[in-house]
Amino acid sequence: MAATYLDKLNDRQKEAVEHGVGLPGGAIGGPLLIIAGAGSGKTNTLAHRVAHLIVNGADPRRILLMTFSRRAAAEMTRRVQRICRQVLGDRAAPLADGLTWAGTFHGIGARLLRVYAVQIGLDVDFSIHDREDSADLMNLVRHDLGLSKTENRFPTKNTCLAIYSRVVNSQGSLLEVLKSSYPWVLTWEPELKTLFAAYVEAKQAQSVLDYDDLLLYWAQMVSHPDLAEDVGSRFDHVLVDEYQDTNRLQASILFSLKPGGRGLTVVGDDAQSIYSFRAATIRNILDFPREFSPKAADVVTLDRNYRSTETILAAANGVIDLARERFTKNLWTDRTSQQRPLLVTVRDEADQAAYVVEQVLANREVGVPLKSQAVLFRSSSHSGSLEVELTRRNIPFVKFGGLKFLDSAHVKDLLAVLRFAQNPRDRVAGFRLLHMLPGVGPQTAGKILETIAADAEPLASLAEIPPPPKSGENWPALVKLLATLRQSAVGWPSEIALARDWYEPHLERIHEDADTRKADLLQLEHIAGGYPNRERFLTELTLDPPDATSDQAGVPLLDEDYLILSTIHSAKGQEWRSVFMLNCVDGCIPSDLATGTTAEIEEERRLLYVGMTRARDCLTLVTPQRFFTGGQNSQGDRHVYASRTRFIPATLLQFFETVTWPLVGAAAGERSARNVRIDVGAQMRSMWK
DNA sequence: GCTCTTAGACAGACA
DNA sequence: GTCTAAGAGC
Repeated sequence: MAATYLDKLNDRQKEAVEHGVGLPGGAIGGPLLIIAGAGSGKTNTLAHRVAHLIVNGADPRRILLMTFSRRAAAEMTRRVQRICRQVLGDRAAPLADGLTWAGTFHGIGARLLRVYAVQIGLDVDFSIHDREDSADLMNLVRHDLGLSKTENRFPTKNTCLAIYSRVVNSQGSLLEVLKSSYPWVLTWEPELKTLFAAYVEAKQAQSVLDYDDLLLYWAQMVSHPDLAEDVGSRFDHVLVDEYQDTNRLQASILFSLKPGGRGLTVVGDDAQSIYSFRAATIRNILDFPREFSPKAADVVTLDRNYRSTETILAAANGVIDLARERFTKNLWTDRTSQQRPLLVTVRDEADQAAYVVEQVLANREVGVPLKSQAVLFRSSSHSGSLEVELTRRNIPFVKFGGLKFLDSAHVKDLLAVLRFAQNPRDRVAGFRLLHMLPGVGPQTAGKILETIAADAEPLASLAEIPPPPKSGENWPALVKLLATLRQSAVGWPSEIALARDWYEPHLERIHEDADTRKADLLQLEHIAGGYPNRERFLTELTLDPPDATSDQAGVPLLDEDYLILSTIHSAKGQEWRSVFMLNCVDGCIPSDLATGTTAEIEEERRLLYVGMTRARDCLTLVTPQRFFTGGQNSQGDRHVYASRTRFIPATLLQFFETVTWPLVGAAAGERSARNVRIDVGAQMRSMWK
């Protein structure tokens, strides 16, 4: 039976969609790996596969769909619903709405852990710490152990956390990790061991899970055969997107859920693996087929690119061809073009910004809206000059990646109120909250938290303990607020308004620029309205924070036109008609922080490849020659010279059109330097005469 | 004894 | 801008 809604797919895509569907007796197919190159219609194929499963009788409530971001999950769900509606008409609505288990690995983990909390001895109201919270807790523990007052400097909270996380994720020993990655803190090995043990105990005592824990607890849970069976039997089909960016732990969870691989589909592209710093390993995707016996998983490769022109693809293929180990074949397309990607040399970052702005505006003149153009960079700070230039010329933009508004102190303050109400054993939230009161410092806050944590109802006991001496009227106000929040008396999202009312006077006292910060809080309150309750709001905000910042407070309205600025990491899965890549020089890409091992360098190469393959019609790589260094210590302009990224050696220049900007004497009336002849040497000599 | 202020070193991609 | 340790002040 040929389904017409699959007609628009190519043969490979169709194969991926139909694999193991419609077997006799409703049997569920074996494991499938889809290698989907950049721009090969991956999202569309996966959406069709899910829809095809549903159309053929699969129960959507029993489909687990894991994507890289919540945004991707939402997009996927939307597409599945659309396809189902096309095929089934009105009957589709209840079916497609049932796709409730779609989300990120961490998000799904958090949900399952709350479902099974009782069985695994976890507090249902456990809170989730983001990286900063985890670092703060690490710091508290570090202080408690007296490690902050050592003679030689003990590693900072961030270093400690990084080491801890690496040990957990690599599943290796502390000593190995220190030797390979942190040799300069080797002498602290015994203290670190004590610290990490105390950190784990603190998390458990406070009912707190960090990012790693979500996977770790999940993996632990399903390593018990009965629970694995129970969790696994909730789902007939498990589909995982972006499989190249999963880590060991995630793979082991999948295999525990679906030991024989029945109903398991993973999708990814090894050439786009760029998250090894989060312990993702390319081995997951490379080794997937052989994980199953007696029969290896089926592999379908999508190598037809529908996105970019052939010239862009040729350059991108050229870059990735130089990679060490690869799975995928080169991509191909039938989108012809005469225009090779541009490789533009400019003097410095200021010129780079000027050049990009000029080209972006020129593109807009010929009908390419700002929204269809993107500027990509390796590291968030690389867009500094450009942001200044855009702001100066009143060009609206939105920046993805980098510092988020959730990171700002006032937003975290407000969230701390809600988090403390949700889980009063969370010391990081508690400290933050109590610190806002005048006259309360670490000692007082610590004692209060200690006292109430001993009570079965910590928030209730708050009213009974003696108020801190200098807190005055602030104390009863806080106690009253927390009591209201605890009883959930006013409902969601009114609770956040209540918390904001309480916080604003403190905000004004603590921060000079209270007004701009207040706007952020209103924005947060607005976002809160989109969630059903406090728990979901806090959980999902922590796991998948809104990742855009812009020059104005808040995200621009959807109908406005604005330029996209994004780190390459955050650009994953997206595409634009015109793409500019900044700082394509050694030291930026590859980042000089990531040139230690071959594996790191290979990942940087893939990063460049991912950036290049975001472009549909027009790709421009910019290489500034000079970088100014250091703000204060420089006497005059100290700068370093940079060379073109090592990933585009001379042999690849044939794929690019090389340009120098500004074009010397290009515009009429512009003073041309070409005809000027001066004897610099003579001038130098004359200085000493 | 505890909080608050200040000087001085450092700054990556992210669930 | 952020984090840390040290001294000043209540």
